[in-house]
Amino acid sequence: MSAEVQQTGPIARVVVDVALDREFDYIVPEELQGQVKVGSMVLVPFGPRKTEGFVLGFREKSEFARLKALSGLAHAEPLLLPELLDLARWMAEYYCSPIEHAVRTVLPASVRQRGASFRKQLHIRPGANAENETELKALRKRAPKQAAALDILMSGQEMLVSDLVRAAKVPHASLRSMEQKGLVRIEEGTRERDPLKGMTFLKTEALPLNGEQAEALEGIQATLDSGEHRVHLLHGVTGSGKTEVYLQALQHVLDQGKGAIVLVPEISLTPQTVERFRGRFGEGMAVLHSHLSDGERHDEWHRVRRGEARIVVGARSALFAPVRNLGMIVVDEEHEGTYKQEESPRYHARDMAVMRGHREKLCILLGSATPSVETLVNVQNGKYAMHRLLNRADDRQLPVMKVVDMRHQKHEGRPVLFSNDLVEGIRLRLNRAEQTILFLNRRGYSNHVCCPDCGHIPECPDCDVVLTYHRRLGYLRCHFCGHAEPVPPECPVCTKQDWTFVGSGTEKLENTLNKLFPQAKIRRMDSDSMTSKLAYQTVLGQFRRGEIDLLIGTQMIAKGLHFPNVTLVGVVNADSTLNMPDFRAGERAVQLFTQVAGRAGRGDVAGEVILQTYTPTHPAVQAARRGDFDVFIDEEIEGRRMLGYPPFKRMIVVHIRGEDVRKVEELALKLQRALHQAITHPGVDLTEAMPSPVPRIQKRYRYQIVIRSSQVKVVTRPLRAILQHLAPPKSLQVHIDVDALNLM
DNA sequence: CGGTATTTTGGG
DNA sequence: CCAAAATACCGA
Repeated sequence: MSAEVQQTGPIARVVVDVALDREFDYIVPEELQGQVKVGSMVLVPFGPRKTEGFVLGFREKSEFARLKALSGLAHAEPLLLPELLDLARWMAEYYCSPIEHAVRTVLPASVRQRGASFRKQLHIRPGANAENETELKALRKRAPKQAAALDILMSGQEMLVSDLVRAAKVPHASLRSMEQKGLVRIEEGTRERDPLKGMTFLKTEALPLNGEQAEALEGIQATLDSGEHRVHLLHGVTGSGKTEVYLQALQHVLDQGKGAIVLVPEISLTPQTVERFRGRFGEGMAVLHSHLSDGERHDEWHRVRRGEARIVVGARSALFAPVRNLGMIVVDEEHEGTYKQEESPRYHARDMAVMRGHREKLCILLGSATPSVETLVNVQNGKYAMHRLLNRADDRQLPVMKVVDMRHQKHEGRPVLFSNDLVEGIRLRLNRAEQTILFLNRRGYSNHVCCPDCGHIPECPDCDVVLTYHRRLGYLRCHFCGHAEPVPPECPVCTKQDWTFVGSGTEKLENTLNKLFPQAKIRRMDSDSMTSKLAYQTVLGQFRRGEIDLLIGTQMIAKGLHFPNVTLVGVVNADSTLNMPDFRAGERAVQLFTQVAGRAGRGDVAGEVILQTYTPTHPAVQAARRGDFDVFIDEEIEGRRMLGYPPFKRMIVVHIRGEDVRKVEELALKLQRALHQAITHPGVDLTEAMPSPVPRIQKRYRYQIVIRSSQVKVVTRPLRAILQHLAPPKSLQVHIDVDALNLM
């Protein structure tokens, strides 16, 4: 905190919600003296109106002459914890983001804006006639869409009208006509704010730990008892019982009278995960994630602030939960890329967890079956303590991985996507009534279409990418901006009326499988077919109940799902992951293949993984096949050390974007020259400004400058100064991505 | 954010 | 050239 700010005083420094990048001074009126504290939410006169603000500190006098007084206190207790305000300041500095964005990140809008939590939302639930047979029959005949909507509603009791419109693709007006018939009831909702409402939780007791688990827990408890900051990595194979160690460590924190935060990737914040924690901690636990309504988030946040919930489970932003007397932060699946925020401030929640832990003297517990290179380097350095869990707690056998060399496949009429092993593997599972999961890293039907005569490939008018063919829609679609157009009847260049369909996506895979196995029940899961959270949960439910034999999907299904009856997992095209133009491609591939392998098998039946590739000798493929993640990562670490890649050097990417190519290029070059001149520090490696891998998205041209440096500060300090000096116009945007994960 | 002042743009 | 539209500035 800056030096001139005091804990109390006659004049308050206030950050106003509508202009978070500046601070304003207000006189603290007599009647509020002593009640207004650092972090208090206050009401202030601002221009012609009144608005909310937060007190950042106090001072004796202000350089501003015509001060106004605070007009009120919105909450008796300060909402913005001082340690979180400090963390926000640190984050803004490190990630080069305006303090405005950092404050928004540590305080959700539903808490910042009074009233936001009371915004009215329309709720819909089954009405009096919802089970009236004659009405239902009539509805099925005349209005199948409405009947489908009712089915969805009946399976979940109550939901938001907007969610149902999205899930069932019915117009709002249809729901109103259903209301007329008494099939549904629609009302303005004020309740329905407990995100775990309607779920029952069986209280679970601590399970006995095996030797490895007990040893890990002892180490963690030693840190907790010491009250020192220490980072522990729990490196355990799938099914080795990491969660049980988390749970018992969390119990220890509670026994100390402290609270804790558990971060999980958004995708694994499924009811099953939440249930596991709720079962142990009951009402004393809060859930925070992006699918909560404003009201729910507001309620959960205040439950935490008041100390009613001492354990918080949530995605990325839950790191900033106002837990009192915090003792520990758990980051599950710490290697997950979803912990990096892609908007300003572009923070990494795992790294920020370690930073919060450092500042508040916390025990930090990172968990993963496939830890990131960054974390393992810290283990090698002796900065982090590592505990390995090599035995599976559930007694399952490790799956067998078979690498199929697609170069030597004779297809004998089989579709090119499938090796004989994969087809036979699926057939075997179908015969045995077991389930199969297939991964393909590409959506749509064909990657693109191509004119066989002139070679023309239709591209997106707004982005520099080819359009992907989606057969069900009969459209060409852009995967970057969503632009869609029908397939032109003839080639716009040479007028030939014949397209070649190149490459294969999940849609084609589904189609082909339906032909190969007409009797099998096959479902596809990707962002095209899963437009709502509900659809996602419906398919998962069907899969769990065994109503689906074969599940096809993109990365979406690689994470965290565990179904005991799945005995075969197929990676249809491993090369699409291996050949990403990114220095982390190898690391990501090994992580993905290892995680995928963990999906297969159960106690009595060993799982099988079939990995199809054109580059069977690739080290990542070999590592996954032999199951020696460690050797691969050790080599990867050495490679990065030699070549000066993260984490040995930090990577900072400056993105320059705008609609006018020439101006974008001009600014990029100016920035590059200025940076080159300003950075005198040795060991900083600056690339030339160049067009990004995808040079144009949504009409905006993109340039980037990639900087590698042993220290972030020696780059971001001059960079800030340069940007302030150059003051680029609004038509050009400059984004700074510190510790970038995504180089696009 | 929401009001007002200032600059940019593009059509004739 | 002008007026509408986009952008910049201000608030204590």
